Amino acid sequence: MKLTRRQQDIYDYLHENAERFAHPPTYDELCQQLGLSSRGSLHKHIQALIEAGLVEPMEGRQGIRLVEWQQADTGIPHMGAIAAGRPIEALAQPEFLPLPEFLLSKHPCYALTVKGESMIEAGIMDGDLVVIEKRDNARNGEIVVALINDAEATLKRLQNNHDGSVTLIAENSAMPPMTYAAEQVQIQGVLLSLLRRY
Amino acid sequence: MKLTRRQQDIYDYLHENAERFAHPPTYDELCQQLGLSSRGSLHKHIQALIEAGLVEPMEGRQGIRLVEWQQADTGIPHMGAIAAGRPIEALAQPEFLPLPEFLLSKHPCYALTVKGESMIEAGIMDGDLVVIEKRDNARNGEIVVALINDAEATLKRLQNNHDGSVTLIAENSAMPPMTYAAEQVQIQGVLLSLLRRY
DNA sequence: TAGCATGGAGAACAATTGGAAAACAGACGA
DNA sequence: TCGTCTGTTTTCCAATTGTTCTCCATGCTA
Repeated sequence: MKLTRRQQDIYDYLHENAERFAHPPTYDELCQQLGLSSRGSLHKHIQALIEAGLVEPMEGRQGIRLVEWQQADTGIPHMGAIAAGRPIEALAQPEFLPLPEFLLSKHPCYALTVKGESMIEAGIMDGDLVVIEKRDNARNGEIVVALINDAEATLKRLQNNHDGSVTLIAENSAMPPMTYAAEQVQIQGVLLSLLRRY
Repeated sequence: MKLTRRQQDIYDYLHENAERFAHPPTYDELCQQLGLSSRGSLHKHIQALIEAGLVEPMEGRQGIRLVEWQQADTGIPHMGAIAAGRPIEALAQPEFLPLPEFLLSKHPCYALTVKGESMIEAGIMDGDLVVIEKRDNARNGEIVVALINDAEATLKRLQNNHDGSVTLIAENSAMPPMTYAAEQVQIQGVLLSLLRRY
């Protein structure tokens, strides 16, 4: 959503002065800084910024207000590569990928490069970039990043069994499903979207 | 569509100064910069540029206006769906997807939703979004959007044969390659990247 | 020469934007 | 309990902005 001029001004101001505010500023402080004499006017603009998702009201309902800016601006970190059976190869310096919102979720995300063909029948190929939502739990049938025995990371389809064990299913008929005790498997995230360059 | 001299002037000006405008310029600002004294006159030219598809009005219909259509800024248009054997189903109103540069090229691009499973063995699944670079030619082995007999659009791997004919290869062992005379096949773009939401 | 396309001026118009002011409700400290 | 500080809501108003309209000038061409 596009901002009007004044909305952009105010957003820019908040952005630039984010560090200068010890606490998030009150409306009165902002009015003074921005040359407004009515909190009501400011309120309209702030409301627009909230609608646009660029700013968030403080949890404490009172006194102060604050600006958050999140992955929509910075992008999500590309953490490295995941290959079935090995730990995640972390990049020394994570690279940030600016992605459009519709590929993300409201929760923190990160990106991994897929190595290998264990999910090829789900359309995930060697070299693809996957966007993962950071979560420690997942529902049946979701494709997850799982850490097995604190050692191997892998991208597989999840199946929670009735007896409490967990089965990780490779979408590759050459690779059989593997079943583990619940405590052996730690969910590190859930597959959200996929990018591929040709 | 052809532009008149002044229309071209104005378009050039907008293009060159795109970065200098913090917000999209108002008509008054443009009039001043372009040496006009009547917004009404400018309006006629802008209207012509809009008709020509070179410029777009801002969403908020007022206050500030005029956006360049540059894919880095605006995003690329989602034109509709492509299903093997049918014309492209165009969306009434193309939706614009802001994508990071590394998924695009320097040339004009557009996005299509893939229907069907004809390319499933290339990792392209039903419902995937593909980014296409607008081109009327392609090299051997590239995956292209091809229009056959001015009627059917399809996404296939291209093979130019020695005798001048063209073979379109579905990446699906259930579908045999099809060979056409060169004049039957018109290339409309080349596959650049792929997006998928889960 | 008349006709037409292009380019521009200016006035009038409606919608939106940006702002002021007043009043209100909840939180909090004295 | 009372006053104060906060965000919120509402009403009103002025300026700005895109749009539409009419009128005019110029250059080209049939």
